[in-house]
Amino acid sequence: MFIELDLQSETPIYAQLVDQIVEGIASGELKRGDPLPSVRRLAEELGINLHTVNKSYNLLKQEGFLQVHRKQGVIVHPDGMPGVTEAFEAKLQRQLRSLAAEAAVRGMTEEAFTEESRSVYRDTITNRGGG
Amino acid sequence: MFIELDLQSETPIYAQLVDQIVEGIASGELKRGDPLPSVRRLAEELGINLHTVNKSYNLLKQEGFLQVHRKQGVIVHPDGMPGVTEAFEAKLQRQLRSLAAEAAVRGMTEEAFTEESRSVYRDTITNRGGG
DNA sequence: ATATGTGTTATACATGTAATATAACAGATG
DNA sequence: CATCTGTTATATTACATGTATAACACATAT
Repeated sequence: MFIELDLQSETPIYAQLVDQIVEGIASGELKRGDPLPSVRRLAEELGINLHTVNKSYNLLKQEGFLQVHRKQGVIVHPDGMPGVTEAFEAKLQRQLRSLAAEAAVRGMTEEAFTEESRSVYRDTITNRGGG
Repeated sequence: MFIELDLQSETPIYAQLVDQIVEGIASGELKRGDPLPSVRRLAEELGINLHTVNKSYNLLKQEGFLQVHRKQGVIVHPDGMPGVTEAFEAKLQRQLRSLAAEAAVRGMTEEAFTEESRSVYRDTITNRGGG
């Protein structure tokens, strides 16, 4: 897998895992219906506990990004991703507001902030490594 | 004060406080040298504990946003705000990446994401209420 | 001097989250 | 039957959050 954890980070492991799986879908590295490792295998691979992986998988399942097949195990949701919900819009605005405020206070211009957002978006959907 | 806390939120109170003070500076509601309420007064005003306010003030002091005068109490730093440090750049990119990935997966276009960033930035530096 | 108001520090306590460790269960697969 | 799925339950450790109480050093005003 492409996942790299920072065990020193203040960001919880399960949250890092959620982020990187979503980023994997965004970059095209993970496509509809693609299988993910079992909770036990991924946990061992990453050197973390089964329950931590399970927590991440469950969050992603609740959000509609993943699906659990009794047969195929955990897979990327084959019927497409959920759209821009109100909950996501609210979260997006809340976090952007916090970042924009600090950026503005530190002297970052509107253009710089906007272009950084654009740049990061582009990097995100760009395929990484070899798919 | 202009501060409104959401005690039900999963965002820690001290973090909400930090955010809103930074937003107050960004919007121009708080200017260089402006005094802030004492930890005890603000705590009582908001119905929270002294130490929670103190934690927020300390974080803002360490970042260089606030200054503590033995005489004037806590004030907005009079010598200007800190610039775009490497640490802030890293934090900005890390959080933007997470948001951009989820936005992209949910079908939000680069333009939509970029314009939302620009819009939030503008709202942030726009004066609120009556300064 | 006394009282009051600063920020600061120390200690203690309660609560919730994060992460780990074992263990067991139901269903599917070989 | 053994093995591999996700899932659930329980227990434990560690840390973050928030509150509570108290005290300290310094400054101000009466």
